[in-house]
Formats: sequence, structure tokens, C-alpha cells
Amino acid sequence: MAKATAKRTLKWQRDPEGMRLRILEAAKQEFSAHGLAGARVDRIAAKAGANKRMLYYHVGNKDELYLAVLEGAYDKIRSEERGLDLEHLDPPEAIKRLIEFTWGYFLRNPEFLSLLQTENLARAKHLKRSTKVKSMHSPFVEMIRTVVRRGVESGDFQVAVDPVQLYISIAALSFFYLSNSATLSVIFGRDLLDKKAKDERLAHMSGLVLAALTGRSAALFEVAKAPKPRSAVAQTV
Amino acid sequence: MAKATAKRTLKWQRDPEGMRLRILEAAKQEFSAHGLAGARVDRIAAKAGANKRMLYYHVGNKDELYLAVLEGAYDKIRSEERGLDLEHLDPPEAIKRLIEFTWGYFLRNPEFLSLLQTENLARAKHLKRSTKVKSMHSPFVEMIRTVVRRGVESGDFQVAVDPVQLYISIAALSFFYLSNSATLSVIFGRDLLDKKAKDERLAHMSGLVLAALTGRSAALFEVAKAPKPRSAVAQTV
DNA sequence: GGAGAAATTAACCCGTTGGATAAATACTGT
DNA sequence: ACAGTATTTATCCAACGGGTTAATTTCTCC
Repeated sequence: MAKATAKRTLKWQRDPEGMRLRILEAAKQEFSAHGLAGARVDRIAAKAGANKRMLYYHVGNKDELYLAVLEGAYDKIRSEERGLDLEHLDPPEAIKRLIEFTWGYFLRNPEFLSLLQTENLARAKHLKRSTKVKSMHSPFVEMIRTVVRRGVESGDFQVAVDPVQLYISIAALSFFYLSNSATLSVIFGRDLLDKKAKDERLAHMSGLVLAALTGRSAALFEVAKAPKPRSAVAQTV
Repeated sequence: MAKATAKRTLKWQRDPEGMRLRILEAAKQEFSAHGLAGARVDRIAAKAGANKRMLYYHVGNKDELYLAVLEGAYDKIRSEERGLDLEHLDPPEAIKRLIEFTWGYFLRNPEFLSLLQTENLARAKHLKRSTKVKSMHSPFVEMIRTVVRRGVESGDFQVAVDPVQLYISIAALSFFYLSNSATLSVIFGRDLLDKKAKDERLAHMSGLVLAALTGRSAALFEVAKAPKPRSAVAQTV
């Protein structure tokens, strides 16, 4: 807007910050869609509406670009995690909310799953070199530790589980279902991503974890409690 | 051994079946170590002790090779699965055995995890084209269905869960832990693959699933049952 | 209003890689 | 023993892909 006088149509405009963002966004899509080796630098440039040289100018070579994307992805989820305050909720409710958040986040950010898969296939080679990520400890572990302690003290939970194990299990139930939905859908011959299937999955996961913690499946599942419960509800859970 | 008379040292011998096996084994290693795009046809040939031309002669191009490896991997696990007979065990024992088998199989066959990850990153593009795999429906689902039904009828299980959900959850708990151990180890700053960690993980998984099904955490966990259980055992589970 | 720095474009370089072609060697049946 | 086929080796190549070099254009500050 500086020289408002229609001097002449510019061939291009400067926008370093915007360019960097577009590059990182394009790279995120490309890396998550094709993995590290499968990603094409030229496609990233094209998707970012830029010249290939810009990647190297603003970020660095392919590997640095990839690491930047990965760090950005971790940064994003960590920041959303901080927004959750499980402290106020009563323990079972807190765990339920945590499960729902995890599930929802993975659903809303499929690239995050792909990036993690890619990085794990590389045995975390890049992540190990990252100083940033190591300093972004998940606040969840401590959050969960307190929730579990409170739950045990209040009698809601029957068992004091290791918060790291619980965190991993909660992530696992959502992560695997979604990241492997493609092959699983083929194997089972049913679409695991349609609305109904997703609802059932969430119910199943909450039920499973909370039943284990509270020992009261009844609260959350359709239960079959009668001594000889011939007609157990065979749904969901 | 045919012409035993030391006629002359041969430059090479024919061995089509052996060659094919060596190629597939080498390809399995290469694809699981580097993914589809990252795999190098020349390395596969070298690892198989063969000429690159052999791959195309015996199997086909890179994609066909990859699919052959993938089908082989599924074939292997399915065949081991058939060996498990959960029918005879009482329901909780059967589930426990299933969890241990899954965990053990993934531990013994890390390439299987990598191949699945790779294929899922490709959104099962290749698997969908495979006629073989689709016909290998996992017998597990039916197995599990019966186990669950028996468990509900005997009163061991409080809830009749969907066998597909249960199967996926059991796989998820092991799969995610192992396939993502690299990044998780970095994040949590502890080695998830050392002996102790693995033992704890298995105990946690069995405990979680069985507690949810039976509603009796007591049977499997170190439990905190007292009304105000201040000193809950904080281990494992 | 123009000089110098910052940002962007355009063109090229060169090792790699999947795949193909052609020639050589080992078998098999007759 | 030898003709014909199956299997394996030895080269080659065109396209691709990451990265670089050099020239162009825009912006900023004095």
C-alpha cells in the first residue's frame, strides 16, 4: 500500500513471513501425504506458490524443512493440550475429557498422525536432533498423575496406574484406529471412518478405559449384569 | 551335485526358488527399513546376493515386489494366528493369551509393524488391489466373538463388547507402543524398549483390558481397595 | 530519488534410480 | 552330446530430484 499511485503492475511482492508460512504449510501437506523420502521438493514449492529456491532461502534443505514441520506439529498439539484443564473435573470426567480430546485432535489433524508415523519409521532420527521438541514435555503426564491420585483417593478409581502407561494407552487406542484405518477397513471389509463407526469407536474407548479404572463397567457401558445374562447387549463397547 | 566329477568351477548355479525367497526376504528388510519410496531396488538386489535384473525376472517391478512382501507378511501372521486355539481356555485366560500373542508377535516381527505403517501412509493403495489379502479374513474376529459370548454367559465378563473393537484395541495397545517407541522414548526421556519397560507394558495392557471386561481389577492389578487408600501401589498398571 | 540490501525468479548441474536391452552361462530332455 | 530353454550376468539410459548459481526485481532508508 505504500506507493498507492498505480505506478505499474509489480511482477511480485515481498512477503517473507507469509512465504515462510506458506512453505511450511505446503511442506506439512507434502510430507504427511508422501513421507520423507516420497515428498518432492518441487511439489512443495509449487503448492506454496513459490520458487524452489525459496525453500532453501527461508528454511533450509529437505531435511531441515521436514524437521521444521515436525516441530511445528508438536508445538501445535502441545499448545492445545495446555488449554485443557483437567484439574477441576472429577477424575472419571477428566479421563473422559482427555480421551475425547485426543480422539478429536487426531481426527482434526490427520497430518499429525502421518508425520509421527513417518518419523517413527525413521526411528526418530530427526527428532533426536531437535532441541526444541525435547523441551516441550507434554504437560499431560503430570496432569494425569494428579487426576489418578485424586481418583484413587476419592475412591473413584480402584487402581493407581502409571500415568505414562495410561497416556500411551489412551493415545494408542485413538492413534492406531485412525492411522491404520486404511488397512483395517480393507481387512474387515467395512468403512471404519464413517460417522457411525467413529461414534462407536469413541464410546468403546471411553468405556474400556473408564471401566478398567473404576471397575464399574455399569456406569459407562450397556452392561450385562444378570447372573446368566443371556441377552447381553452386544453393541459398541 | 548332479555332475559330481569336478568338471570345472561354475560361475554360478541355478536356484530359482531360493533366489525368489532371498529376493523377498531382502525386499522385506529394505521396505521395512526405508519405506516404499525410500527403498532402493539396487540395495535389495545386493542384499539378496543377486543381480538387479533378477527382481524383475522373478517378481516384477518395485511396486509388485512391495505388494508381494506385504502379502507375505499378512500370510505369516494369519497362519500363526490360526495356531492359537482360544476355544479351550476359559474366557479371561483366552483374552490374556491373545494379548500376549499379539505383543510377542509384534516384538518378534518389527518389520511387520513397519510394513503396515508404510502401507497405511499410502492409504492402503496397494492392499486394495490385492486379491490374496482380502481372502485372508482374520479368523480372530470369530474366535473373539465366541470367547466374549462364553465370557458373558459364564459371568466372567460383565459386558458383551464388539469383537472387532476389542481386536483393534488389543492390537492398538501393542502396536502403537512399539511402532511409536522411538518418538515416545524421546518425548518421555526414557527407553521404552528395555526389558523392564516391556514387562511393565505387557502387565499394563493385560490389566487394562481384563479389568474392563471382568470389572474385577483386583484379579490382575495391584489394587487400592481401601476406602481411603492413601498408599495405593503406584506401579505398572 | 537512488544505493544497497532483501527477496524472488530463472536456469542449470549432476549424481541417482528404476527400468530395459543384450549377451552369457547353466540346465533339461532327447 | 547337443538343441533349446531357463536363469543369471553385464551394461546402458533417460528421467528425476535435490541442490546450486546467477540474474532480476522490490523494498528501505538516508
